[in-house]
Amino acid sequence: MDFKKIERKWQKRWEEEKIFEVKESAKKKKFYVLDMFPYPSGAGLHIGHAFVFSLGDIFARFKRMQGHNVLYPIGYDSLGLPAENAAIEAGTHPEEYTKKSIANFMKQQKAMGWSYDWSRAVKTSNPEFYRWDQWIFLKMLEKGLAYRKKAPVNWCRKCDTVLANEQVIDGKCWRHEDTEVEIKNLEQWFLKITDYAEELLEGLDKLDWPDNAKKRQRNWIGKSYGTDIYFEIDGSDKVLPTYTTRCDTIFSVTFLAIAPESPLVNELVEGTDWEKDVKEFAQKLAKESLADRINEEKEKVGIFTGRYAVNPVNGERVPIYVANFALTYGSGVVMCDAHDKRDFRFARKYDIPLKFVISKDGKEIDANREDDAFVDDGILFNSGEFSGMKNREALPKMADWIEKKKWGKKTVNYKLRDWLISRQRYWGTPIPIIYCDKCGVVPIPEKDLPVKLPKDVKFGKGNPLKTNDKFVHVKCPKCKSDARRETDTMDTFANSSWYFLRYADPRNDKKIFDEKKANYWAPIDQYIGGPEHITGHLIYFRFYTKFLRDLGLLKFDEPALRYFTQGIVHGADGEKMSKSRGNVIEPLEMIKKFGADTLRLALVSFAGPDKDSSWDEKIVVGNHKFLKKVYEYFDGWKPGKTEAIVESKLNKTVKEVTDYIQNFKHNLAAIKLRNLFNSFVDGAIDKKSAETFLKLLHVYCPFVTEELWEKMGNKPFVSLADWPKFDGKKINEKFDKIDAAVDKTISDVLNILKIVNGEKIYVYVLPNELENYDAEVLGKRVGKEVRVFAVNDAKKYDPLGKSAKVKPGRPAIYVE
RNA sequence: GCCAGGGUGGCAGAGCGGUCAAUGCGGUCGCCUCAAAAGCGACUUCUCAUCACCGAGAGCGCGGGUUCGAAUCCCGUCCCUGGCGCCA
Repeated sequence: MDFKKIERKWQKRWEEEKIFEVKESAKKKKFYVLDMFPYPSGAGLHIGHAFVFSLGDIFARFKRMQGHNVLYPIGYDSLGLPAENAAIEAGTHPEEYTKKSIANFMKQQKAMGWSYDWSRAVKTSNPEFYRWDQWIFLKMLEKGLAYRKKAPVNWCRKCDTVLANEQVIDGKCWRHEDTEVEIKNLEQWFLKITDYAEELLEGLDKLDWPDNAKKRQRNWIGKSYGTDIYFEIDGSDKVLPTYTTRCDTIFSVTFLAIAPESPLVNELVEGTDWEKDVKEFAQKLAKESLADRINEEKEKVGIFTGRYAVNPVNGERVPIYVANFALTYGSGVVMCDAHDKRDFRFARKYDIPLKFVISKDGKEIDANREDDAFVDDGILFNSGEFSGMKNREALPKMADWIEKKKWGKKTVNYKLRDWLISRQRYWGTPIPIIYCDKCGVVPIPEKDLPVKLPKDVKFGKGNPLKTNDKFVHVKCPKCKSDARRETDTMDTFANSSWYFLRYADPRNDKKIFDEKKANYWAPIDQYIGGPEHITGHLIYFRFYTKFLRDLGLLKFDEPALRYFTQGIVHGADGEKMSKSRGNVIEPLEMIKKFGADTLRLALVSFAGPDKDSSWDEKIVVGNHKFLKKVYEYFDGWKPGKTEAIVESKLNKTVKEVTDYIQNFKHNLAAIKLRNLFNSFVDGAIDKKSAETFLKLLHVYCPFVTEELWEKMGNKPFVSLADWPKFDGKKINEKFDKIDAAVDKTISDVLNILKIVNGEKIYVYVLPNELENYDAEVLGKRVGKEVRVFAVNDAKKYDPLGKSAKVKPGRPAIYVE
């Protein structure tokens, strides 16, 4: 079998006849299958790509054959840091790099047999694509969802630029191992994803996503119920709002901690004797990296501000400290008590008194005599009217009480932060903003979009966009005076947040997409991607979808109804594949060696596709052998009659395989297909049976099955054939029992042969079971001559009368 | 620390309350062959038994429990993998 020739032939035919291109249709039910689009790197496809996209293709082919109008597009997430870095290192322009990489990707994608609608391909580095990033940004700005704020960012002095978190390794720059990353406060653009926090959380309930993906998103959004409690500053009419989820410990509060970067610090110490010391200390603390401050190993430090606040519930005066463990989360002020480890240890260090209000049994314990915080749940004491209650039961009641007395307010909090989209980098979507001294922040008018990336920039130092004067120095769109253009670009997650909609109408140059088309194809019915995107991309694109819905463009709330997370394919050594380990498997090499069909089948045979697995070339070899046998069998196939036992197995397999594919259990489907094929080999099968098998196998091995389908005298393409249906009436469980009985008989015979020598085997069976035992098959399997008799056969040869031992399903045996 | 997932035969990996622990790889033996490869067939968790067969017992990280019955459910415990991270 010439795999290479077959693969080339069908690649060409699919492409020439455009069989995977689709249009909206009122007759067929649509189905949208999507793999997360790849970042086109110069290295070409890696095995992870080969795996995910094969999963998508299998599903797309499956749904197509089931009669759906399947949209299965592909594109390239071609903006981003790697292209820019490659450009710096290799001296090419990111655009050239990207162009080359995409061409290389396309070639390999076609070689894998993925059934994309190529006419819809998009790439994010195309201005015709990213102009709509800019358009969405302007819409968000209009709705108050895009805003500018000072925010801390990672900064490398040597690179003279901001670093993404991924580029900070152990607090050092990834390119300068000797350079500590600094935290700088810069004006940055944010998108107000927090406005959608509640909806993003609630929406998860309706989605058919893996439970752990949903849990991780819930966790990330981090909804918590708490209470804001107001502490009046002693000697002032000002109030410090503190946020807590544990208002049951309010009677335990003995001090407040305030974040060093909070503007409240200055306010508190202004004009006091403490001013100089506190300000200096706070500044020092604020410079510590966040990583250091939240590191449990590092000591918590702080300084007394000289000021006190009053606990509203009991009127107690408590000192206010500036402390590094207080973060600018919420108001940046924390109430501190003896039931929190950090608070407890901090208090010990600075000799602040402590008091417990919870113990196991409600008996009073003196915190000052204990070694550490009491963090367990228990029974309250010294807590006014709440003493004697279980703390967890008292908590909501205490929140109500505090709110009723107007000492505070119940609140809901989310861990989800607004999305910082500014990147001081070149290869991204330019943020469509102009800064004018007179008019301030001026959005670029929609009609002037896209703001194109200028090609003529210098790489190496800082943001390359700043090196193009023509780009930077522009006239203000409002007052026409000299102004400066925003040189930050957008996080590339902006592009991937709505690309799935562009596939519905990829060449529209008037609108982001035609609403009718988008609402026909979207939402995605089956999305497939890696686990690493759960708390990034998969949240952002839900946010964008909801925003575009609120603009009136979409009629649905969620971008992807069903989601499958594929596992990671590790190297043969079980470790992550990496060049330095030398365990990288190149898909292209595998295709050369074994063919794309084999690779596809092998990739889904390793393990459950949602589990991590280790590469094993032996599995590939095994699958290759199997395919070769399949090819040889069907190459020489002549129509015959399918036996009832095979017919039963065939129908059962159709049922099982259909179910397995629907649920991504390809490893199990592959086993069933092998078993079915093995039952073909000994006998004849009719045309319909042969076709059914090829159809089932086709989603895994599209090339070989197209070839065999044609050889069988069918019109092309099996790609467009109907998915087989099973006939439940033809499935007969009895056959399985017969199989088992025959196996058992063989094992009995061999067992006897271990004990006695013999050349001739006589098997005696009940008359109604006679047809289940084929002397020839038995003979082949035990390697001896076998004769089968019915027990009532008068002419049977049975010198020792063994036939008397026959039982139903259990033949008697005589060896001579 | 918290959350999620997992620990099954030489290896990879199914099974996730009801005979018997899929399947693949590896291994052993046999057939075929001058021989080898390929192919085909049998065996392959462990212990014990058997020169005639419908054998016996144990076993799914460890320890308990629920059940007529557990790899499968519950509790405890140890280890691995991934994610989150002093969010008050």
